Amino acid sequence: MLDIKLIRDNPDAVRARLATRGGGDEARVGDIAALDEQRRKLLTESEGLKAERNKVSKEIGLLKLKGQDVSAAMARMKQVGDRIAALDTEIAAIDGKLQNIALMIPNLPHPSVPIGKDAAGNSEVRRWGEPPKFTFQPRPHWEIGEKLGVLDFPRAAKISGSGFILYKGAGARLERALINFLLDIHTREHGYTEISPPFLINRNAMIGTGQLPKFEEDMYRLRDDELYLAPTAEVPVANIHREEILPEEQLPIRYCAYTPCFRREAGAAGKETRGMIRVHQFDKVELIKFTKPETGYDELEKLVANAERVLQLLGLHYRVVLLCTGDMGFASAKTYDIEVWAPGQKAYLEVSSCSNCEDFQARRANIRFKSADGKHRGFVHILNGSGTALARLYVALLETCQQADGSVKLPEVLAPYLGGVTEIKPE
RNA sequence: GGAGGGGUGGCAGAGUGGUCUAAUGCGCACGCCUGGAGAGCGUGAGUUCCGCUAACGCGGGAUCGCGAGUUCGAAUCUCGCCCCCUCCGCCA
Repeated sequence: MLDIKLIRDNPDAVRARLATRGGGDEARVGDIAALDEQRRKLLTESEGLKAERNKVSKEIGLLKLKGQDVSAAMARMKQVGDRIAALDTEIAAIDGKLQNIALMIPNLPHPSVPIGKDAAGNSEVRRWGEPPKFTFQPRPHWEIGEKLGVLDFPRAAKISGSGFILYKGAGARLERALINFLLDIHTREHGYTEISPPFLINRNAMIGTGQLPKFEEDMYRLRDDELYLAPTAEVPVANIHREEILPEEQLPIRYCAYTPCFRREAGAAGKETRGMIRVHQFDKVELIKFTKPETGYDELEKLVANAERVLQLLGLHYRVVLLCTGDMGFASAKTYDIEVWAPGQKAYLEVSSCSNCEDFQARRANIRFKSADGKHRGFVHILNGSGTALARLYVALLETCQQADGSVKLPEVLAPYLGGVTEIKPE
């Protein structure tokens, strides 16, 4: 959520920055400013009347003790009370409208973000490694996986429908190994605290990070309870400190969490529907940071480096892309994507999206910080980044490490997580 | 899921319709005292919104789990919800 005072004081600047996203949200800035002004006018009147009522009511109490007649004052205050009630009803209605609009407006892009209207406007920041060379035509992961008997898409569809994955045998073990590998790197080498959060999320938490109210149709929701399946660990983990004031000296707080991620992805059919590139459920290890405002962007660079480290250790070729204004997520002020090379697809796949949401989510979730002397305070900045998404990492691994005979030779770093096994061979 | 108990400031804990501007204690900050510390004494402290101000500030509203309601006036009374504790049921 944007700072209402920023809209109040610099509506044109806010409009201009929103316009670079291309979502048309700048049109609502005027509505917010107008409602805000109306609200404050009514508030001033209501609060003045409340001050009077408080004062007179106190006097009534004292006069009553002395046995004096106070019926006239009581009648007058009844009138005042009715007027206050009317004003407050009006104010509540405006608050409701204001919230409805404010919660739907995306974050302002950081000045360092390139302006563009879609992915074509993104800019590549760097590449690491080289695409692997093959003496044969590299196969796509679904062929590799099915031939090895480690992935079974038809049976996953039998259980759940299209867009779900069933891992089997060494394939299931590889998934589990990757989760442990990622968690170990980030907790042992990068200083993150491991979190295992709930996967079912209430509505307020979903609003806190920005999934709701705007993206309701992308979320899985339970029928009988107001609960949603976590679309990313960012939601439960960023909400850990909801409604809290954190001591400044605790910052930055770094968490990492494994969760499955559930996404309806309505209307995503077509490209990328084959295999496990775009699915309704995938595993992910997520990194979350709570920082002071002034360190947020340094921490973002470190976060990206932490996510990259995973791919470096696995020896996977990748590139880092800075998203343009039009391609960024709703809550983000600046986002880097990390895209890993998948030889079977002849494409880079997004396995990580690292964002600084600044105070956008902290405002919604009301997460603040305060120095010991109380002088330095404000909303924390919240960052999140995949470290990394598993399904696509799995794709890149199978396709990069495939051998001519159909087997897969896995990186040595995974051996301890696979009971010493480094090769998956046909059964 | 059922029954009962509870939710008050950083913490503990009093308060069941009117100086509650929330007692008291602990803890905290500052000052006095001291060679220094402690004790003692004093002062002050949450969060948030609105208005005025160049600013330091000043005035006001709200806030006793959350939301409605009754009343001139609600921490206190009524209703709904959430969470915690105890017991029962069910259960990996």
